Amino acid sequence: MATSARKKPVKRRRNPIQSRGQATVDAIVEAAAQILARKGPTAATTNAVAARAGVSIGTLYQYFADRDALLQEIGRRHVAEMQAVLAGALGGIDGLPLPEAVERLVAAIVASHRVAPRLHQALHQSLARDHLDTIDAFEVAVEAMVSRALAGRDELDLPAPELTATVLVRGLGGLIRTTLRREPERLDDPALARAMRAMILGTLGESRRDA
Amino acid sequence: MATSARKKPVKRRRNPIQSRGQATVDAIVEAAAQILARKGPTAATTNAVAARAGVSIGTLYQYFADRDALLQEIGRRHVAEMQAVLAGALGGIDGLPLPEAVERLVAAIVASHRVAPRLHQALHQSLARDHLDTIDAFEVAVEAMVSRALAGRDELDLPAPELTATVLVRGLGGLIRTTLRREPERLDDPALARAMRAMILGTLGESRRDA
DNA sequence: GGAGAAGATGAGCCTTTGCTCAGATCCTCG
DNA sequence: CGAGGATCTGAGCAAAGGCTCATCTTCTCC
Repeated sequence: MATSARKKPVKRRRNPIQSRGQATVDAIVEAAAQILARKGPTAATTNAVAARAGVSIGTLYQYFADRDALLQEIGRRHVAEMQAVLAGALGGIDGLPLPEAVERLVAAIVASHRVAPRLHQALHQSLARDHLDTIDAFEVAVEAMVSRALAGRDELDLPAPELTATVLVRGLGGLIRTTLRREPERLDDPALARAMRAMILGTLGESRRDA
Repeated sequence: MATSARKKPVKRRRNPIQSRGQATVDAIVEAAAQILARKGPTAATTNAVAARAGVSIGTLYQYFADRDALLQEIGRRHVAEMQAVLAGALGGIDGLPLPEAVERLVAAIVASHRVAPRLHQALHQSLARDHLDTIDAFEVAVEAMVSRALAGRDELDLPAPELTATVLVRGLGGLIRTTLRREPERLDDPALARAMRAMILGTLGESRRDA
């Protein structure tokens, strides 16, 4: 109960006007992301971030109302990056025959998770329950996208494309996240990619109306 | 790099001898688990835990070397509980025909995650990277178990049962964890269970040697 | 009964960390 | 040039939280 997402309207104290300010903000976010990725959430203290960014702690608080706002900004940027990679790799997939489309999808989803694996993990850890909104929104969008793509293929004849999309997206996401944490190198294993394709194709086949 | 798991040998300061001590330890662990589940990792301070357990902070440190040791103990107990539920629900599954076996598996895996969903989430968040060993060990065990079960069914004719098991277990786990966080009530949805069965059966079919 | 171990207490030390503020410095533009 | 806004500085405040230790109470067992 009470998962009421009280909106925290970005809480930026001052928006950079001069290019100098923009550069500073970028440096801060970059530094924070690095620390987060390399040493985990607890190491990403505001003082440490400021130090690594090469600015004073005061400067950091000139642009971010509090530590949380900084973390949220990192989340936002990371999601945007993943989204870009996904969108790029998925362009024109609708026209492709199913097997190729699936192959592309797998490649795309893997690629999107490879953008910044450690950071990805760290964000899932450090973003408090109330602040996973950004990530959640992204996942919802991906599910919707896949759902639409599935519904568009009459050949599949799915009785509930949304449900199938949900299962596939969350399942694949979880699989990749777990693998990333435990055996990161394995993400490059062609056998794993093959298995993922089998999972998708099999799920689609078994979910057909007549199955 | 340096994911070297430095072993922290349980670091219990004193093992309870008298039953009074055992009760105290239980109360502490119980209190900590509750706070963790209800208010998240940050709320589970040692002082708060001691207060809720109805013991003094000194008593807590009589049994646990540090906060981390306490968290690890909670993880250990939680995993044991999940394992018990899983094992119980999966007994004699080998003899069953495939569809029923899959149905049982889905039910079992869902049930095991329903043991203490909030705590489950909190543990995944709060256990530092170096201390996920307990959870990881459990997941590895489950994968091995499923792998064995799959290999035992000649009908399936899987070229790589371990790989299929890995994909299935991690995929299902991720799916359930995500759903648990975003739409917990949906775990009871029969449609979701059906979709999960479709995913499993489909993946198995598509992974067959001749597929 | 009583010695000694087990168990319990809680004030408070000490470190960490988020964050403020009073001012210095840099830029832009008329 | 110089006024005024933008930017930056960093010592240090205040709160939070992990943890210690000197001391007291309860239990066990001969």
